[in-house]
Amino acid sequence: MNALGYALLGMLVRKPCSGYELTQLLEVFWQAKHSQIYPLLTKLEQEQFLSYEQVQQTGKPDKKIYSITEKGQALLQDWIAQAPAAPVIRDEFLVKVYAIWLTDVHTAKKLFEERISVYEEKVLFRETEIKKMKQEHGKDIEDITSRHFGRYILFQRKLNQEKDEIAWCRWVMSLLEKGAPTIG
Amino acid sequence: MNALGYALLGMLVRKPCSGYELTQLLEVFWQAKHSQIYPLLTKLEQEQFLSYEQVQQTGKPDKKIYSITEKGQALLQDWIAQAPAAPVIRDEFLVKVYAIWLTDVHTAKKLFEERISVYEEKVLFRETEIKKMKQEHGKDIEDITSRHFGRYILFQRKLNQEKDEIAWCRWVMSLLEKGAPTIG
DNA sequence: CTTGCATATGTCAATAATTATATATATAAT
DNA sequence: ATTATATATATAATTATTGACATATGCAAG
Repeated sequence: MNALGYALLGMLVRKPCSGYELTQLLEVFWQAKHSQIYPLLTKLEQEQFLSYEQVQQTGKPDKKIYSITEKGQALLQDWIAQAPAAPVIRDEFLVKVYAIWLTDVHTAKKLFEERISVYEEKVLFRETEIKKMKQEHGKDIEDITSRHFGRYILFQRKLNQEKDEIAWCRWVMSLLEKGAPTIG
Repeated sequence: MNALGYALLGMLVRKPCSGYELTQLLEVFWQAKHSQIYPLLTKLEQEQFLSYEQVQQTGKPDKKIYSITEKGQALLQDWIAQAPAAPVIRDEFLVKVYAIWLTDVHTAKKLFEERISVYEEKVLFRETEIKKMKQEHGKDIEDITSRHFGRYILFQRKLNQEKDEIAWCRWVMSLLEKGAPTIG
């Protein structure tokens, strides 16, 4: 089993979901396209880590709601206790930053301004999500036995990181301005 | 061309390197195994974005020192000015955290303690590297026209992130302790 | 009316990335 | 002697991931 498989199990142990919903919820801590998720759900169901129920809908296409099985939960629990593999981060922006000295100050500034703007939107989005969680579940989310705990602390982490990214970008911008002061 | 290709160009525009050296230097902002790097270097050389020189060594195996060509540098410069793709982050630890509520407080604490310990080592390593850069290049590294600038600001970013990861882990640990106080 | 968007699931080809295997030199440790 | 580690490059097999294609429902906007 690969990490994506465990990610799916981890989402489904919290609550039953459709593949479509999983694809969206996954965004916080793993990235995968539906073309990877749907076949994996089928495989996981065949291996009896998951089961599903066909749900008819009106106004929308039908969907499959997947649930974790006891076998699936046992597998997940064993995996959690094992030491995790090293994280993989692949960010094109950082590759560009590495060679930023090749470009002019204008291009550099534009790159960082755009980054700030993207992350400012992320911060707003994340803050709304956290607010919603607090409203829905109250202090429950800060309790380790709550099924919202993991999601909550990951959202807080994301929010921190996104704020820090903005702060770092601003720091770099100040260095850029020092080097080539803009003509007022 | 893929992002890894540009990452290699970005390293080589700073200074000529062997494939072996590139594999190690890449760690800050991209992850790739040598089995991916060597064939890509060959391909980049065939397309005349790179050139190489065979260097004999005593006490060590011979090596190929790659340099970027003008064609390669032009390609890289064009690419930098374009909007970067969204980052991809895949961290098994986060997958485990998401489902942490399934485990007992002991397992949870162990997971976070281990994370803290790993990141504390990273912070020490990163601080040493930054110190070295400052000693070697002085104030030069804070100037955007310096070839060390990109590398320097990325190291600072990494250091910030690693410190924040530790802070976040400690925050989670405090929540874990609140939920289930240890018997003194 | 028709274009676009959100919901919903699926497959297939192509590319990217990892794991395993292979080879070779030299030093340090056991 | 032998084992481990660091330097150095390379390829083959496998797995992971993306991008493109495909289909279908229903709503809202123009």
